[in-house]
Amino acid sequence: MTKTESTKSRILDAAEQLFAERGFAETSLRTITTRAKVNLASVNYHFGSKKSLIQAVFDRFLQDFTKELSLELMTLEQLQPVQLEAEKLLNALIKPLLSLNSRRDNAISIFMRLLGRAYAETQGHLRRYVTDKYGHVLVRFTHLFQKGYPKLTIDQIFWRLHYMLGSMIFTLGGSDALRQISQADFNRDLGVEDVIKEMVPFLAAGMKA
Amino acid sequence: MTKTESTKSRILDAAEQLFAERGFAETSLRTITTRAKVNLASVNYHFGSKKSLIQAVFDRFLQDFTKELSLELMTLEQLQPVQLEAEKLLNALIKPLLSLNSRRDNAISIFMRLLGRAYAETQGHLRRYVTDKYGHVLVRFTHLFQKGYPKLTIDQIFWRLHYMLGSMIFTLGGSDALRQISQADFNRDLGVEDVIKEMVPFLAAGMKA
DNA sequence: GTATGTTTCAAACAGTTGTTTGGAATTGAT
DNA sequence: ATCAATTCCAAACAACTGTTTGAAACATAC
Repeated sequence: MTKTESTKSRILDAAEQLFAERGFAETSLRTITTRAKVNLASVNYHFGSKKSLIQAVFDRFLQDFTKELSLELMTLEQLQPVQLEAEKLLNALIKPLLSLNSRRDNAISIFMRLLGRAYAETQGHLRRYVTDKYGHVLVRFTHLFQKGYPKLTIDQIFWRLHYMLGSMIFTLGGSDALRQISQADFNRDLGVEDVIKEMVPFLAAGMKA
Repeated sequence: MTKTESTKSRILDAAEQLFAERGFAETSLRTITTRAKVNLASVNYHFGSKKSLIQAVFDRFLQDFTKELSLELMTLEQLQPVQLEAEKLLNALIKPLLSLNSRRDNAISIFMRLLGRAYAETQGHLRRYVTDKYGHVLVRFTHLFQKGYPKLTIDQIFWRLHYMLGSMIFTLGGSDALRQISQADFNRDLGVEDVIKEMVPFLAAGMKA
């Protein structure tokens, strides 16, 4: 049992890293199993198929994330509308994100990049899987925004939430590469946490616009 | 010569559409040549390799886009700092984008999705190709922002520009799917042009924050 | 220790991929 | 009409893909 767990999680570790780096189609099972130091057939034995492995990678991330996010939302849902400032709402999203990074190195960047790739899969099966299984927290988030900013129409909120998601996925997912450029150009290095901090006023201002 | 051009451009048409839909690795040359109704070998004959075909698809888009954008930037570069409001700068980016759509259906969405995919290619060769060949317009854009908003530090501008890019690529690239959701949820349909118009106040507020 | 169920492993499977090849068809110039 | 160059095309290539198989190794319970 303990040997099995180590095989499964070694596969998941290697897979999530490689998927984030290269994408799903560009990562072969042989590359994954080689890096994980397990036999090729063990992916199909433990996960059934490559597609299921991809979903398992997402599940491990999203379970951690949505659990923490859900807690944050619960406390917010007991506040008065006036207390629901955009900054506070953004922090409810950012706190669970930051705590991902404390578990594994680079987890934020990997997670965001995976989300971006899931979103780009226009064939749709993965995006549908994610939204079906974890979309309800996004709905709760939308409701909170509606409550805090009743002057905004519901589709204004819908779109602004997606503008926000785009900023986060794009910059945090690519933050490694962007930070390299930034460092080369301005000789200044920001950690992911700093990039997030820089992002809050930008997003909050846009939300309130 | 005219037959050749029609083959080359038929390949480009089919390729850019399929690449945007499914991604580069997920699109085979056989799928492309079948849709383009040309022989399989003609891709390698006319473009050399699949990799070069991808670059050719980007070149066709980016030449059109950067030419128009460059014109917009030239007129802006002759203005006084006080006149360089964020909204005006954003329009310099949006106008060339909208004019893409007048040439081919769905061009904005396709273009943005391609940019997103190029950006996600972390192996890097495509992103480097794009930034090397067309990055100078982005630099000019940065300079304009610096001029209009001298109180912002240079890396604040750098990052905010990327927040903005993320919003645009994410929402416009996925606008088809998102608009479907939006329509299903609120029974209201926005065109791409409307989504862009909605985006301007959001982004402008963030830039000025 | 034997029997039972679980996990690993090397090997092979059928299918798809990008690319190459050599000859046929087409084109344009003289 | 003749020649040369360009373009097209069917066929084949080797390399790689995800998955399956059947036996070996291992663990667990009696």
